[in-house]
Amino acid sequence: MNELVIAMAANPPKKPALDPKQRLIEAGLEIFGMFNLEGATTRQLAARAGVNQAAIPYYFGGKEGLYLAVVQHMVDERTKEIRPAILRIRELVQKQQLAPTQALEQLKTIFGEFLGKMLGGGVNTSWARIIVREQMQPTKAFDLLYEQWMRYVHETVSGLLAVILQKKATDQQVILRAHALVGQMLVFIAGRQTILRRVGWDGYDEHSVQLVRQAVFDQLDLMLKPIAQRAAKGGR
Amino acid sequence: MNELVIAMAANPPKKPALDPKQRLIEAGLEIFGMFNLEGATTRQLAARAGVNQAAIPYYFGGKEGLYLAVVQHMVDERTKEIRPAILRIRELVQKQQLAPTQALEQLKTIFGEFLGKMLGGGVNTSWARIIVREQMQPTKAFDLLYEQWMRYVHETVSGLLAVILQKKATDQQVILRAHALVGQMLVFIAGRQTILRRVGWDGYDEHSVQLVRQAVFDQLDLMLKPIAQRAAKGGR
DNA sequence: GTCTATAGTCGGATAGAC
DNA sequence: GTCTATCCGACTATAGAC
Repeated sequence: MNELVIAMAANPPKKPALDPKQRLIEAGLEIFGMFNLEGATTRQLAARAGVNQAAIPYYFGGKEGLYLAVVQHMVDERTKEIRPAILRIRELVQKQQLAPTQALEQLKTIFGEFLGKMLGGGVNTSWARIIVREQMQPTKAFDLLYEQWMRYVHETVSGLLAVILQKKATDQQVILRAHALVGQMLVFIAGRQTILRRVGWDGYDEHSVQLVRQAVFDQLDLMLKPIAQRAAKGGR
Repeated sequence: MNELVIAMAANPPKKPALDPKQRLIEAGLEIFGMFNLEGATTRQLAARAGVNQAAIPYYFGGKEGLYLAVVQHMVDERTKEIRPAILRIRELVQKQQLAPTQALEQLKTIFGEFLGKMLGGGVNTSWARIIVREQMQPTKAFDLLYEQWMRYVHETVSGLLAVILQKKATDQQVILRAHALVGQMLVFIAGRQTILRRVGWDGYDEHSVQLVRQAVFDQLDLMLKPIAQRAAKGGR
């Protein structure tokens, strides 16, 4: 077991969730965020949660069971967070009550919040890392992630882009382009080390996240504002 | 050892590089592309290369040594490939002999080639996967990757963007925005599973890569063409 | 230089006390 | 339900034959 995790175990999370099941899930999010499914050990997980190692097979049937529980827990949390906003946007898009310029603003809001959360450290960074890893080596957890969460986010982004481009949301080219757009923010996670080295940062802090947000917003405006304004003038 | 690798071992690569060292490096690229450093086992690697398991510690000092050799080998190969183009562009940028519209075309050329290679399957896909993993859990290999390869690519992209935006290539905001641009193509690797599911593809083939390329080019044009043309008219 | 056999380590799950 | 102790399998690296 490495020193880092020992140090972490000595300095447990502030809110000691008394339920060992809950504690294991919280520890799992941290450990599985740092390492991957194979890389994380039950001993690390147990130490971080402050519970016995045998508790993992007992409560979750095994390490993989804990991993799935961690992902499911996170999916539930994140879904709870974004569900109202997603539903609201979906309805506006479906009823065609959204002007292209408004759609662009919505897009920026979504991207801005994501960046703040994913780069801001803590659980959301772990969350983002788990997602990126699942893309390369999908496990059973990917189904949960995709069907219960990503799909909705991705469909919403595609929907907003479709409004701006005045095309159908199901248009394959719109979907691909929406994916590329998402990439502009995802790359600050998935290409984390590169950009940190490139600009000489140790990690992301409040200031640097703001700079990243600005860069992404600039790109979005540059790309979509003219077309949105033109579409608005053209009447919808 | 899983069935997949057994099947692969039964169906070895077409060109049997007779040198066991070389064979291990080639096998390593495949196996380390599928799994990560911890996940890959020396047994898998040896089976895939058709050599004895003990050959890994013998030639490379251990599994990690092989991993580093694989990355170094790939860095050398990729550097050889892109070096002339990179140097040529650098010189043009430095001497300010590149019009903004030309810079945009260069950018599209670079992105187009990358997409074709990274998504095209084979060694380049493994390569891309290793890179993404190194971003999340950097090992010693990241230094090789960054210092000998990524840095130059990233600087070149930043340089081209700077020409288009008529700003300095060392401008932090330009660097961040260049990174976002790179994200638009990287996301088709780093968000591989998501986009495949979203559009219902099994994997990338020639046709789908062309569609992806088109989507990325459309975005680049939409974002940068107007500003490049305006800059060109404004005189440089 | 290449092989077989094995030593030594580690990790996950289990048995069984409490 | 929670702990300790342990088993068993898998892995990497090494020893030593050829």
